[in-house]
Amino acid sequence: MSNSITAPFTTATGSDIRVRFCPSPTGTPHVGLIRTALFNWAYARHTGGTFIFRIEDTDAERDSEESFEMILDGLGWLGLNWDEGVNVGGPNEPYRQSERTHIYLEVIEKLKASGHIYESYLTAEEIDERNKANGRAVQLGYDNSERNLTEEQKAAYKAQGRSPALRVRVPDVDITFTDLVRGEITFPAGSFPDFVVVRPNGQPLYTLVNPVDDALMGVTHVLRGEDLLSSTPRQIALYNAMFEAGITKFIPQFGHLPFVMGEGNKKLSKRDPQSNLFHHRDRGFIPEGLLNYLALLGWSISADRDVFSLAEMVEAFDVKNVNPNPARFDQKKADAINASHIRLLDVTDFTKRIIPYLQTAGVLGKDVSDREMAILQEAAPLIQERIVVLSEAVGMLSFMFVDAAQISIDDDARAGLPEDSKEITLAAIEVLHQLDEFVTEKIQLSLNTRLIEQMGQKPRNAFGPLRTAISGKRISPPLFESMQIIGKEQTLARLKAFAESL
RNA sequence: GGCCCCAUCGUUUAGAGGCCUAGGACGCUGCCCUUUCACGGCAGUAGCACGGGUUCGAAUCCCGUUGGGGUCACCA
Repeated sequence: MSNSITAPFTTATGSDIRVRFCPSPTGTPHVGLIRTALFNWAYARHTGGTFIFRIEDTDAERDSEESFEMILDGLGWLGLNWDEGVNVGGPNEPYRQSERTHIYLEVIEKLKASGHIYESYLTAEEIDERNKANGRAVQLGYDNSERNLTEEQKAAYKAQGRSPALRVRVPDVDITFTDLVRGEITFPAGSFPDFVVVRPNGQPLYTLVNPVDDALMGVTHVLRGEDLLSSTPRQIALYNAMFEAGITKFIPQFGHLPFVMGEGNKKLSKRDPQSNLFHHRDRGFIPEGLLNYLALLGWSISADRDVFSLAEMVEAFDVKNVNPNPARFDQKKADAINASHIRLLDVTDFTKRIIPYLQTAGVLGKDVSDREMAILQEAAPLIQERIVVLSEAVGMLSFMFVDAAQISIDDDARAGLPEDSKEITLAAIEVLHQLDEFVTEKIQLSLNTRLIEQMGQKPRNAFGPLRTAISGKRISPPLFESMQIIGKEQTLARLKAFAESL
């Protein structure tokens, strides 16, 4: 065992590149986590490499099956597919760490045999006491004092009924690596002590299991959050140990992605609704929009464009172009990007996508009738250019699916109407009543003639009351089109009811 | 505190020594279009944290300062 880093970093390029996404299933998927998944996915697709999906569920306390299902749900919704891993299999099964214990045990034995990990009996309290007694700063942590325990000393501890944790023997050298997004980074020798990789009860920890799986699965490029930057030299030390023990052939390249920040200067916390992937889906973000916005957090496709498709991202994406600055999640900008993507949708596709939102809101039932479908097809194009998130379709369209008697007038729709609203409404009823062909152009023509030309009303005053009567909303799809869609009978019924309420 | 990372308009991002009198987008403001709200179009607003170097020339390279963040667990 040499006291230096002897393992080489991989030089894999192109289709030899293997990246992975390895979340721990704790809680709801976070947008920062999804951004990491996206960058890994895009890099694999760009290079023609392999995208591996592994689950790190070694913490029985915090992991849950429900959370695991949510991650699957999220990735499926977004269309981020993987080549190897959970549910699809591959040459390195299983892909859930909870099922890989036997593998870790083997690796641990090899590392023990090669002398790269050693038994450590001291408890946290004892370590603190040692430091105090030796005039060493407590913050420095473990002092590597058990590196050369004799068999007698070990036996003595065991006689006391103690079981050892296992620590990695860290080489006493500077550890340098070239971060794909930050450039060369060096951690001076002695920056951290020998660290625990296996608990006294034999349970391997993340510090072991994550690099071991990456090594065994042949991962060449580790793209992950900036919070793991400080643990990279530790992992390199472990890779080196595995290399010397003949377990792996290389150290992967590392790229640390910037944080996704929330308000203030804090990481977007799990408590913040904006961090929740499903919060955005529920509001009506479409995958295209959310992925596009997330990509913008730390990356850009070109100097003068920020709306692009996933395919265009794949074509252009390279980790080397990721910006190291932390990025703030800006809801307004995210909304704007999503709105752009909604407008890009094919109308039929758009129509299909708003249906679930209308169903969830109770505007439509589980089965959509032919009549309802016909209304949707006419109405969808009218709102596609005026909503930002899909859920807004509910407020825009609900009035089309109810009877005149069920229309309720919003307060803000009532406010600001002209004094002579009743007169205007009655005049509209009169002229619309005479209309045989109840279509947009005719409706507009007769209303214009009567209200604007003959009564001398301003368009704003003339149509405000009618909009309110028809939709009950201050904001609605275009008025004349809406009248055509709900039909003459409904239009007149609503206008009459409204006139009577004045 | 040790170690590490980061630093361009309010936000995000372009910028890898002269193309920068610093570009785009979101936001905000004004105007146009207009039956509301949007969409679209036009115009405007606003930035290289600070101080030293290096260089004929620095937003770009180096050093320092300041500020922010991360990490130092028998969590992941």
